Amino acid sequence: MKQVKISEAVVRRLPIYLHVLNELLRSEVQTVSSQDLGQKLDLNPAQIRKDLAYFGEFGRKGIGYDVSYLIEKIRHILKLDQPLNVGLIGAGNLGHALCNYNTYIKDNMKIVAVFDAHPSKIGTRINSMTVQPIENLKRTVDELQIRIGIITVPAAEAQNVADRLVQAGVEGILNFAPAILKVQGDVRIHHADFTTELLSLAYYLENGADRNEETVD
Amino acid sequence: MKQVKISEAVVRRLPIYLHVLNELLRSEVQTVSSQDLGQKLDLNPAQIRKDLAYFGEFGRKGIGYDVSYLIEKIRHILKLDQPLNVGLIGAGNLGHALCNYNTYIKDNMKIVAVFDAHPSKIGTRINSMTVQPIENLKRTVDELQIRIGIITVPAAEAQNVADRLVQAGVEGILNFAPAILKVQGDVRIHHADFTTELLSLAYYLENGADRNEETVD
DNA sequence: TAGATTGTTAATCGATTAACAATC
DNA sequence: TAGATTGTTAATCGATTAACAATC
Repeated sequence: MKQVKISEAVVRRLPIYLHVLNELLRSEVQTVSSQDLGQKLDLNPAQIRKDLAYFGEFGRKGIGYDVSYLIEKIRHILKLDQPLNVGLIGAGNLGHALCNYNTYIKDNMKIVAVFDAHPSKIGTRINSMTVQPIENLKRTVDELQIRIGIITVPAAEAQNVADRLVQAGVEGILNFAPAILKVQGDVRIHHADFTTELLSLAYYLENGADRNEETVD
Repeated sequence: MKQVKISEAVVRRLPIYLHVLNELLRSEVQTVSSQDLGQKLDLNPAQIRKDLAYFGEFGRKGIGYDVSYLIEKIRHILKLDQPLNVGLIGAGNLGHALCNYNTYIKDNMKIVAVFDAHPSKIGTRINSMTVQPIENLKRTVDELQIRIGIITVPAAEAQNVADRLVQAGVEGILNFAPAILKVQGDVRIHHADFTTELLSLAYYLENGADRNEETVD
């Protein structure tokens, strides 16, 4: 077994493959080729084959990939074949939204606790959870074996919450706050700050200072 | 002036530079070097200099970059020096959250209209906006010169909404739904689907099938 | 057997980093 | 002047794509 370093780009594509495969499964498609997948995803088929080959030989030459078998394999690679508890800090609008997505995030990942620092939020209910004071964080992380923290607090509080999460022992953080977090240890941080996406989108718009000026004939 | 193609990676870093620069401005820092910026952002200083050099000579040798001048320049590059109207479709929890971020998204970008397909939502108010029926989309896009659409509807409805947005004449779409959208023309689509980030985060966790098993001494 | 498609190696492409002359 | 830092070219690194033998 070659011990190659697998790049982030590859790992980031796996959930996308999984998504399309699940759609295919729902349409009762049995087998899919890298060609088919490439078409659906605007990706080069060779890249898809190479990505998958990092983790094993999942396809059959001349045939393609068995959809449900490949789903099983990718779920295993992503460790989604075991329950994974998630805690969310920040019971604002965004926090609410993510908790509701909960049903959507099948895949054994589940938000099991919500925290907030503000007395007005504490004790309110989101779905079946009661919002807890941030002081409970460490205890609840231990009790419920929470391994991932989602930060949905304002930017100014994000670093503090991140520090608390690390201290509480989570292994990964998904940060929605528009702030650059620094943490020690090997806690992994992923960013989900949409402002980057939104602002960079503006770059690609036509220079539209004078949108009213029609091209004159 | 060299007409070089500027890569997406470069454009995507500009909002991040802008963010840090704004923080520096708030702390009344006048001048910053690529070294300083690199430290703050975990980026190579040479990369930052190269990124900026694509757009002009903004620094001074031996000195660094003037913070407020560079902010001005980047804002111009990203076309954030002119008002930019945004429409949001999907008045659910996530839509609400994004509308509230509105104050945060300074930079001349503003959500100016909210749409939904469901009668129960239509007519309700979010901040100072009244939720409109999706049928109004084209007319309102024209009237308010909306150039970007944000999609916060469920995945199953996302493609339909995207088609309507394109038909209404928006130039860019920010999609929060976990769906792969296909559109014609040169409408640009950016993804803000956090499920990819969350699922790929799981990959990097320690193999924790048996978290209870302590290392035995 | 002929056609299709994988897994993998080699070739290409592009992005990041190093190095340094120019200059504040 | 000496030290610092840019803008830019050249070197390196890594990721994507092409090509093809193996084989279903």
